[in-house]
Amino acid sequence: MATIKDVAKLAKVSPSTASRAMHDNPAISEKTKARVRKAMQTLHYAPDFNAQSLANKRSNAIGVILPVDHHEIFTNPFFLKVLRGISEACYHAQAMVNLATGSSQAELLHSIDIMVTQGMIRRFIVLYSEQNDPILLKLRQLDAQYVMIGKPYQLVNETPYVDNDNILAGSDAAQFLVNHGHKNICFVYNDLKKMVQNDRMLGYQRVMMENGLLINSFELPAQEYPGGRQLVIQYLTQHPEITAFETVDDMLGLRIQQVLRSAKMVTDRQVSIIGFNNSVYSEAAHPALTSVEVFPRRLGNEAAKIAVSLQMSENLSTKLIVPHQIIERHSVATV
Amino acid sequence: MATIKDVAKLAKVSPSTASRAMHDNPAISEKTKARVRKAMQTLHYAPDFNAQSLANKRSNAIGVILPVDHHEIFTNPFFLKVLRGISEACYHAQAMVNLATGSSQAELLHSIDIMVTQGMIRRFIVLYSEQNDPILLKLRQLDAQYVMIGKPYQLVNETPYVDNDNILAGSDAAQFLVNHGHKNICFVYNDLKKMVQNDRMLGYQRVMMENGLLINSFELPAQEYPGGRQLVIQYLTQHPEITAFETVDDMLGLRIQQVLRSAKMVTDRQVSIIGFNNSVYSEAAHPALTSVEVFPRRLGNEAAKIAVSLQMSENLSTKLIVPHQIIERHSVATV
DNA sequence: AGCAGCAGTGCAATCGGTTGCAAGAAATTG
DNA sequence: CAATTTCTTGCAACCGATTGCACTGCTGCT
Repeated sequence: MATIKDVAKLAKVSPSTASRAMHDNPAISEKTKARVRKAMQTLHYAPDFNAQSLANKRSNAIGVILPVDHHEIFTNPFFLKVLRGISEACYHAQAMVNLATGSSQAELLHSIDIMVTQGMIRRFIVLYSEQNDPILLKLRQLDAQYVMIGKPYQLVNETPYVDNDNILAGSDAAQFLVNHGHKNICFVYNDLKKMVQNDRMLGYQRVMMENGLLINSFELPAQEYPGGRQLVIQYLTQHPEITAFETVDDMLGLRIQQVLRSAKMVTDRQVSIIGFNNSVYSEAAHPALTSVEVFPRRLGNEAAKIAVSLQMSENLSTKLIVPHQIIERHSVATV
Repeated sequence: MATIKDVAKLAKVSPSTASRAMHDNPAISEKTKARVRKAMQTLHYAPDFNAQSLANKRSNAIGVILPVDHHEIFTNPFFLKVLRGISEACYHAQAMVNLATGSSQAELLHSIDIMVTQGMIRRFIVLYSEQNDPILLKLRQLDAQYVMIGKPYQLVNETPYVDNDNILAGSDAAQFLVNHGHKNICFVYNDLKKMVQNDRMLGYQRVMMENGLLINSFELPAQEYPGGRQLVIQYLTQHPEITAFETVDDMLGLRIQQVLRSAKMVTDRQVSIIGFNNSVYSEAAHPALTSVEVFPRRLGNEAAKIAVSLQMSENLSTKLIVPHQIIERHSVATV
């Protein structure tokens, strides 16, 4: 591997000049820069990241923080897609991607500490958004910068983030059902404390109100909760008027679908479903779920682009909204 | 942050002695080592990874190579679980985790090149196994070490890897069905060129032969292939004797299940299914699929442990087989 | 006593970059 | 033409570690 000294020698300048030329320092004349660039070319020069990080006291790597272990994460392809987007952007920006996960919060906090203090990583992407997240606090304490995927709960104005417009997505989905003639639509969620879910529900509510329709909602607890099935059956029998569900995630849609198919009492009832995230679940379902694609890869990509461009003392925060799109399959019928 | 010089000063030794003491160099007396250790403690010393990497010409990071983009990867939670396992082991070994992905092979190759030449990363974990993989060739050319997840196709003896015993898993699954009284069992696969699938089928065949039963197999192409559904229907009608399927992945089991439920002609036929990987699909299915858990997290964890322990010129390769386990749900009935 | 041998430690160079400061060269000014 | 300013560039220190080699004392031997 050629070093900067080799380049300097070939270009007949000192290493310092070479270094400055490479960083397009205005103190260096265009002529010299050209010579240095040529030398770099012929030697296939590429800087040593570790040496750079050492000298700069700042790594070129981007830290990626996954949420603390949880059944959902493992099964949710969302994160993998986001990772791909991040990886792609970092590739183009010549940045390395450094992963941080932990089975407990303490472990994750420690990981991050190490990345910052020992690895000199200064820019992070946080793949989730949670209320009062100690991880974010830690990052701030360590004086590291971060961009979030999902809208932050705190310091909204100071935090760069990329997200979907979940309110709009929620209303688009509802409007889609309304356009198909549905009037009694139920919104199904998991945990309204999560902003994504809450926002989607707000969007749903807006459309219902605009159309003079009644708001119905139903909380379907996480899969592990055993009584879930029974709850669905109960809800369906108590609300015979409902013809469509808007579920905050495809998974919930799939579960409703399964209940419908197996519970004899409601077997001949035709119910439409629209889900979110366009995940494996929507394709696995039968009929395949119509779903709102949120483009996780794009989310990751944009987040990474912002992260790599973060300067040392940047404090204008970028906010970026990536669009969503309804993917029509076969789970929504016209009434 | 305290540096090694601070530690040295406090312990009243030179930085070189401090460094040697930290690495448990036999040239340093026990007394001195103790002094250095105490100094490290009181100063909360932690080495600067970049400085170390620079001096050692070798990063403490482990590179993790995901397969080139492909629909499967995005939807397959397997990889995320493996990543968690890797991350965990690396955390305990004080190693960083560096991700490499690419949307094309060229991009991935280039990524790896950068990681090795510019990042000084010398140890990798390859999360998949493919025939004639140029990535592996590249790694060898760059003189990097790697451990694979999945059995390698080439250089089997020289390559450290961790894998399940897929032949055994294949026969355990078959035996499970046989034990439940099934005699006409069909093995469903996707692509026999993949060793995982081939091995599982071998295991299946062995059990069938041992029990004097007929071997049946059926290739169900990838989800995107439109005619798949029709193929299943056709197979089912042509083989009315089949009472159970062993599918090389849960996904395939789910698809068969769906066909069974929707195709009127076979509607009252009772068919048992056992799948592999214990993925989201098995829980999403109804009835939930009995499936063979392969412990992806453990696979990742062990692979990482091997990777971090790889020495510079190591050439004894470790092979590690992680066990599997049948997770009983409701998709296998006794006949 | 003299000297070899060895254990224990420090000096100084090195890894591959970056950057403050000074100095030389060129251009401008009176 | 000398003096001053403005560009360019190089010197040398530094980032935080590692390591070959030399040096100091001490032990033990003859």
